[in-house]
Amino acid sequence: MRNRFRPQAAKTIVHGSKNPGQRRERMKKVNIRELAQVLNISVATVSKALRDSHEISAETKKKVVEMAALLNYTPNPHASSLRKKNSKTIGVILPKVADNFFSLAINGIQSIAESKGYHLLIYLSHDKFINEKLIVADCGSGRVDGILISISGDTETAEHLRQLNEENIPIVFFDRDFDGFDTARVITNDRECGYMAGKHLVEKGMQRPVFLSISSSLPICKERAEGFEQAIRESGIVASPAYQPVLYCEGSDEAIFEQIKTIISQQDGPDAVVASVEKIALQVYMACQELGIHIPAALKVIAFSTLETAPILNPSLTTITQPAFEIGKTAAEILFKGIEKKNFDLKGEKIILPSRLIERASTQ
Amino acid sequence: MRNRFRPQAAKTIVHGSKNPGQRRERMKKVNIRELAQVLNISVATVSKALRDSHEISAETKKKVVEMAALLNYTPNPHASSLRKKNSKTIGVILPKVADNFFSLAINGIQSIAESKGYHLLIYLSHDKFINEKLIVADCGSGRVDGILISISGDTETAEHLRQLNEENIPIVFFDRDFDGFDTARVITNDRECGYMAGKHLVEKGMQRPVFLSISSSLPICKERAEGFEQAIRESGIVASPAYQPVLYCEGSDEAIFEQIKTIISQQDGPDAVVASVEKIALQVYMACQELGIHIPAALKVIAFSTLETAPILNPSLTTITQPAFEIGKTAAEILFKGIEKKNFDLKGEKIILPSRLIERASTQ
DNA sequence: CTGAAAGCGCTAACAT
DNA sequence: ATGTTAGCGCTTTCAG
Repeated sequence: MRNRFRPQAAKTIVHGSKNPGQRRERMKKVNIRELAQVLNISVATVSKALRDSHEISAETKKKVVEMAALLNYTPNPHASSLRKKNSKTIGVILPKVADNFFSLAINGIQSIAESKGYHLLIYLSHDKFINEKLIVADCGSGRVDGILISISGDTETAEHLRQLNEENIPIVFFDRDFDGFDTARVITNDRECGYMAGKHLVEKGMQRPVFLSISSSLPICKERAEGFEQAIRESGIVASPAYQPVLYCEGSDEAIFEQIKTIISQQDGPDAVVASVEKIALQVYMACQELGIHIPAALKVIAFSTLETAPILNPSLTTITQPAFEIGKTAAEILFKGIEKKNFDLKGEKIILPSRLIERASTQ
Repeated sequence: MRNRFRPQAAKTIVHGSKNPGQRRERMKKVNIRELAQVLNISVATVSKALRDSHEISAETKKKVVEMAALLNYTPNPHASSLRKKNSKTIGVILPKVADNFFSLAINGIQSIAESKGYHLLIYLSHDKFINEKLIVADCGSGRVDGILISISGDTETAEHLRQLNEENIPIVFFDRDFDGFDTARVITNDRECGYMAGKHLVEKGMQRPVFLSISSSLPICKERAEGFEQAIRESGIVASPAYQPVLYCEGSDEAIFEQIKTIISQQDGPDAVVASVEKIALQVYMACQELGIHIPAALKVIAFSTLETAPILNPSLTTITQPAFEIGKTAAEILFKGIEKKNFDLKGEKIILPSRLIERASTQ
């Protein structure tokens, strides 16, 4: 293992150095008592002065703040959290971070959190309920003041969330919500967009357009698929008996890739596909490249995606683009309402930020 | 504002509901004392039992664990952190999250953190030193047990990091390091790759290849640029007086885009460019598309990038691809050595994980 | 306006 | 093997 690396600087040898025993003992960080001692005032006064309490004289405040800066004092967040019963932290639970949508959403969330002086604890469920459950449990007991979650693909119960609700920790869904749990959700108009995608392909004269879904339980996929199916039904396409408007690709990335190749290369296969998520779109492109299937001549492609590179793909990709940043931002804003206003009720809040279809060469 | 939204479910009204005063008071989470009380044993025993201490009988342990599960007890992390003086949390400071490199790096970091039972606090500096400084200060006083940082583009001092070092919080650089601060760093072979890029273009017969840098101070850019220049020098290209092998694009995204357009469209402009970072590559493609410059016929392009879509771009993009996941993973592994082994010295640790040049159509 | 003191929930040293 | 107790560093009544 080690020989993969090429250390370029010799490792400094410190064992047996001059000052044994003082290395690595976490250096005594100055605490509020010491700060008070130096100033010859009480800790209570210091504490209040630092929090800019009105019951402290301007003069004292100044002295305290200056000395704090001088001694590089910063309050211990754990002590403070323990006492105040809040953490100034929110938990963000995502299926993955490698999807551009989630990167953008994190930016939106971060922009709000930063302005509120909150910290962001990020968790990845890797799209597995089993992980999500552990993570949610970890967020309990005051570790976070609120949770923003995009549910995993195979979550089928909300018991874990209910648990947290017991503790009165506000939860907001963003993008991927869960029907069986009533709390605020910030999502996009998935059904409508599925319909738009279907309509767009029908208008292009497609006869066997197929929606490639990754989950039959995930609301975003279900909604998109249903909207799509409705468009197909309304179109009056005379279906051959073998034609299925919605197909499922499940399993590992490799498995999905194989399924896609099978689907698009078969006799009487689709003449157009809708990728339900970004990953599927890339795999369709890769598959077409590998199999020599021409987009859009032999296969038209639309993808639900926020891919920045959509306009410069070969060919450029028609997308239904979610307002990812805004979704993250809005979800965070609502969460903070729930955190700050003790009597703000998140139940029933449902905000829908619309996505847009951007036509490019892949459906020309 | 509100009318952009379409609430689909009526908002449940709870004001003045049956049980006033108990709503939204954070419900009394059961704590260790209550758990002990219920079991008729001491808190010390409960604490030890839950931590699987050897000085507790198997029988007692079982009882405790079962009751804890039943009452849904989870220890308060702040109390525990305060007492134990650790947080089981590491801070990750990134310039941004929208670059694919950092998404992948986070995955690598997360994979290690998860296996160690650590939490991940993520901070975005937006590539500004002023933010970075605040963030680093925030990480002090025990909020995190260690820091993974990819330095911002305009950081020119390490005072803020030194401050943390006083507290003996281990710090590991990944990808973007800072020369003036001695700690572990996990980077890639930037100079060598710059050289490879230059060599590759020279071999293709290019006469005026240009390296597009985004910073003259950021080590990764400097190294890449220097390697590139060396390749050009060695190539024996007879430079016209106007030819500059390294050009800088700085400012906002829009400003950079304009600069790029100017550079590639000018008389005797470059016949090839190397994009120092992912963002520049996309902008070069966009610019070429807009200006009708053909890649690779009129302009060859190489990019330092981990873009997944590189193979399906138009044309497919020759990249120098960093092992982003491994860099994150390795950095986290080293950090944990620093956290766990009190006498492990991070100074002088320097691990270089090589990138690879992958030739595609943009330099054909 | 300032200070003394209680205690948030937990862990660990020190009994028993 | 189990229990008692003293804090970790801070905030917050409550008194002065």
